[in-house]
Amino acid sequence: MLASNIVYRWDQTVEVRTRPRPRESHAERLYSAIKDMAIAYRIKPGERLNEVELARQLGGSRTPLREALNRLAAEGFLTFRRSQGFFCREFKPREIHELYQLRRIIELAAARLVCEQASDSELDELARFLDQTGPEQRDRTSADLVALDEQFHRSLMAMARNDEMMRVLDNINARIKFFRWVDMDTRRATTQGEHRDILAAIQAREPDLAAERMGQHITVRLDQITAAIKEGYSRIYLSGVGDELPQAVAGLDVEEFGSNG
Amino acid sequence: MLASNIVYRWDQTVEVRTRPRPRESHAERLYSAIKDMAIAYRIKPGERLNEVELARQLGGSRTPLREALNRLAAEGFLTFRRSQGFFCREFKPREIHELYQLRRIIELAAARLVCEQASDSELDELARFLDQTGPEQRDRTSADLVALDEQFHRSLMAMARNDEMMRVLDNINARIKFFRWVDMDTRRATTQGEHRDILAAIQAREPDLAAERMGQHITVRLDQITAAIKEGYSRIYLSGVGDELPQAVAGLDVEEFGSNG
DNA sequence: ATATGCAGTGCTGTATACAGTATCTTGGGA
DNA sequence: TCCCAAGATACTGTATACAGCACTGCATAT
Repeated sequence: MLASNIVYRWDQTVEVRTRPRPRESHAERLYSAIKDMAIAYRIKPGERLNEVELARQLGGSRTPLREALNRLAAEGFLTFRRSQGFFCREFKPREIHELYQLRRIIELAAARLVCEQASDSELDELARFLDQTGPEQRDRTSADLVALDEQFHRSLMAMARNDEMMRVLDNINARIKFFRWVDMDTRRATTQGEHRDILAAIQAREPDLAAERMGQHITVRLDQITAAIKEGYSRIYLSGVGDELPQAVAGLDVEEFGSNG
Repeated sequence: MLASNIVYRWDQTVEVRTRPRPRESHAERLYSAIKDMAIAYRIKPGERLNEVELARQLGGSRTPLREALNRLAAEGFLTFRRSQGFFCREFKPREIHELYQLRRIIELAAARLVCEQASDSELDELARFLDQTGPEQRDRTSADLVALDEQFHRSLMAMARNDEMMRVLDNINARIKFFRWVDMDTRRATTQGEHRDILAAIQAREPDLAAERMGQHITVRLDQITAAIKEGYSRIYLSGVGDELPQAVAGLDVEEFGSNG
């Protein structure tokens, strides 16, 4: 990656710099830090973020911090209420279900696009990736497995040649990462094989079959999501005290909607 | 709308206020104002935004302005380069194509969901909307037609009962609004009829047919997009001087990719 | 004529002060 | 004991100052 040698000037021309690109700004550093905290649930769902406190913890002042918080709110990681501040997003089963549903729709369409567009050599490379990372190894953590899983899906999406789809997918994945991690515990034995089957269908250039397999692979039923959320929360609130659980899970406000996801 | 009487307190309980809710903050007002400017192309593509100047024009200081700009950058309306500032997004044919492709994927899936989920009465209501707003009236502007078009598609998406999908769709629509407006000039005669056909397929609960018609309705070929962008830029740069056109259009950097949109 | 160095200018990035608003606490009354 | 109100407190929203970086333009050298 030689990108650090190249800078785009205001007039869009390109020139080569002799000095390394300056380090990231405070706002960018804070953005990444808070995003990581949110993904890893080191900020508890529903928790209000105290700007002064957070700025002191992470180093910096409120101005760049608020810029980072605004970006994260726009991306759906935080919510914002006027004159009350930023809150960590609370996950309701309904919302997780919607995210999975959207992910399924996009990846399913991507599988079809890849069937039409990808070159054989690209697909072979992805097959080699699966060979190298498989088969199932017992010493892998769930976090490792989710990382591998994500890498497979991102590689596939890259072949669909649509940056906007990739962008949406990345956003979704970051927001459901923890629940995928929880879910992975129960599916670690089958994931790798499903990936191979999907890729095989694509290599055979059978869009319908590829889409069907991708759909099956991603489909998560509402009860599974609810279980993952309950398990997730119990890990987040390590104390395990039940009455600390947010209303969304304690009350299990499951509305009627099918497992069409 | 009695929402102004209700406030959500930090602890999630609800109480009734006697005073009206305070007006929107500067940051929110600036956010809407700049978004409108970007959608209406009152900020030219590729143009750099001078924060001091913009703050003076719109009223306010740089702090809330930058918060608004950060949100808009996160949503894809602006781009950001470190220590250079915010720039109005430049539209390349490729990007517009990707946005249309993503929109098509999501709306196509939504049509299927609506077939399964929507009630007859909901669908009847949408049919009445089409009756009231149709048939074609010559005195409508393209802007009116796009607004009606958008209302139909949003109503349909609402019946899919997925807020995340709605959110992505709104973002896409805002970003391609101008090009839809340009495009509408050439399709005004057929849009209304296509909407009726789509709704009819849904009312008949035929997901495949509905999806196919929706796909046909949204599909835009690359050459159409390119034409719309050229036309759009020529309207944006009213002077009509060719060499003011950004590289993306002047050079027509059309890469090879099919009209699978 | 072209390239290079250097001061000048303008803008972004950040910290901080202060004003405005929501929540919390305390004390009095029923 | 419970309820209500008013002051106290804490936090957000905004303006502004200033430091630092990036580009501009001129002067000088090759």
